[in-house]
Amino acid sequence: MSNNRQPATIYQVAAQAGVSIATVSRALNGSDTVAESTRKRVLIAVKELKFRPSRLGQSLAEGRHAANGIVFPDLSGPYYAEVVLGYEEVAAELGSSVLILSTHGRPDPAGKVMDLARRVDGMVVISRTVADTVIAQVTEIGIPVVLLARPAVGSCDTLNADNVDSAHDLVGHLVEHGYERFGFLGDPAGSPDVHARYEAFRAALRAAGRRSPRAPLRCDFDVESGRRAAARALRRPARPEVLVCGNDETALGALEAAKELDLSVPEDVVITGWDDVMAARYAGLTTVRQPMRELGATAARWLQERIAGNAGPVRRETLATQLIVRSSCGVHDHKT
Amino acid sequence: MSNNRQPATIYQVAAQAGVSIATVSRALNGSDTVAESTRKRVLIAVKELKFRPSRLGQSLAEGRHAANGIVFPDLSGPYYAEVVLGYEEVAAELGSSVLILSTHGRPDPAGKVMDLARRVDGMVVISRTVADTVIAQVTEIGIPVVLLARPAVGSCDTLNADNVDSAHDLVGHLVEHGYERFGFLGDPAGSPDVHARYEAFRAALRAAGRRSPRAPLRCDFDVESGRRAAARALRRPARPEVLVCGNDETALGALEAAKELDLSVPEDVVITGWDDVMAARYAGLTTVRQPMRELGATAARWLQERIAGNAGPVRRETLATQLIVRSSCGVHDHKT
DNA sequence: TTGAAAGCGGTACCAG
DNA sequence: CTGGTACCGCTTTCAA
Repeated sequence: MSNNRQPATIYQVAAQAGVSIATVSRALNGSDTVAESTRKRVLIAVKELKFRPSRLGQSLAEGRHAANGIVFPDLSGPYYAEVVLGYEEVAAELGSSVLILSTHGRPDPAGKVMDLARRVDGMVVISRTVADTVIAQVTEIGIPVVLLARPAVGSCDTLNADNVDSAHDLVGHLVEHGYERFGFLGDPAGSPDVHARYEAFRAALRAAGRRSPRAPLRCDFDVESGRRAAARALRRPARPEVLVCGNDETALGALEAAKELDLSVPEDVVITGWDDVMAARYAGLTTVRQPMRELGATAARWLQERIAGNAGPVRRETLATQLIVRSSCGVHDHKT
Repeated sequence: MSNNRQPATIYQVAAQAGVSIATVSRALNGSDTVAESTRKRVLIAVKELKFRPSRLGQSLAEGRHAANGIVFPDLSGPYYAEVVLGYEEVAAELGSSVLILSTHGRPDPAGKVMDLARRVDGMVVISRTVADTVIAQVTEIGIPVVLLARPAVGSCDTLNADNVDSAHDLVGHLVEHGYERFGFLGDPAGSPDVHARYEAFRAALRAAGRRSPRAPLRCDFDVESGRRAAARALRRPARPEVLVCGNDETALGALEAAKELDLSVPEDVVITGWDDVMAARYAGLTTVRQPMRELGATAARWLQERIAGNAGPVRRETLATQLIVRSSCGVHDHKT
């Protein structure tokens, strides 16, 4: 008949067990200085009252949230979802709850991030979701921040996936195919990754003795934006032979644009992506695979260590990526 | 020079402004009973000390977390990611932080959920992530729960995507193609949705006067499991003409299996999926589109209303789904 | 218009 | 081994 609306408090447990709240706390937190008989009585009271310590009281007293956060632009693409998954998995293992915050298209991202900062012991910030000054503010109040897929700032640990080597591999492969006229689809100003990819792409082209591409065909990250931008480019008389896209979703859009214009891929136009999201495989898209889960997982581990007080040197690492050759970049001997 | 390690407290602000903490609290929370001059002084002190109220103190005093949670099996598939996205978007709009919890393959999901319950004002539970008894426990301590993609339990609001009508449409379409021998790929015991789909599929077949399918080809939800299970089935002499799959990922696996066995789709074998994840489009997979974002968004709204104290009647709704015909189910006149 | 003080629900130190 | 009690940082009466 215990139709308790309000959860029981430690005081009620103490009363029920005939001990002080201090003893209840000890009994529950595995202190070894509690008589076995007492502990037993407490445990019984706990069971009867269905007592569960209030997280708020606990956190307030302990001075920690036992939670951390992750900030990303958007969960709609498969990319961030994978990163968040890798993050959550490790965070959970380490005993932290995880709060998520998406900033894309939301008002006042800075305020939202500062708000998040009051709820967590640390956070991961992905890409260019908030201004550097905000990150500085967060770290200043003692909340460790790990940066992901964006340039380092301050003394935050920073983790990136390689864009340079993979751009080199990609361009090298395309050059072997003999292509000459390259275009880049995506907005370098839109994300640090795309920026890095574009620069590395240009450098690789130069290194291969190819003509510089014209200015990037700027577009948003989604399929539809990619489709529109690609359609414009492919309609031009001197269309590029190759469209290197800043991410897979724009590349998928480009594939659609090609189809609409009755251009076959890779015969009439070559298209490549970046990230290797699930759909890329089924679209036969040549792309660069990122270790998305591992990015999230590593960030979670680093963050935990900082929260735990690790004062070691700042970490800056770049995880390796892998060129995935499929059919969209040309015909190959071996099977897809 | 304010190199404050520890964040300022309301006491320091009060001291600095020469008022009591009560006044600081009022000034900050827009009480109209604070003299303008006083408020100004307080605000200055706040700025100087970079004061931000502690979420814990605030929540403890207010008796609410201003946060809610969402429990899902796994974020790896695109499906849940979309649902979570829709959820987070609305929750953020409504001023709640969101905590995520993935249970798949984790030890003690019940404990994790109870733990989550202590950090939120309410939660959404998707699919069969935890036992019904756990859900009962959560609601019993006064935490509203909204159920998603699973059967109702207790008096929780419950939201589902339609499986019956879409199964009917799907089977109807396949029957029009003239197919006779149907198989089902997926484990009805693995998720409420797959269960419902299988049952609806059978019922629709019966209604269409087709032979009952043999027992479902059970497999997990990922591509690889689908591939293996499908390969087994397709190698049998009397292989099914049609493989209706419980979700898109297993269907994608089935497509691979067919390819490996040199069976062409849809000529040699027809394959359909469920969910319409992004990859389905590029794989040419006939499937059923679910309003994933809207599922999440609606759940978030319902939850918020319950948290706010809405005591209206229990809600049970089913959102409509849509048959998406692509190439994997047969040749059609119109374009894909 | 403001301040004092009583919670909110725990943890942990200090005595006993 | 146990109890008393001082926090943790805020909101909200109740009085003045």
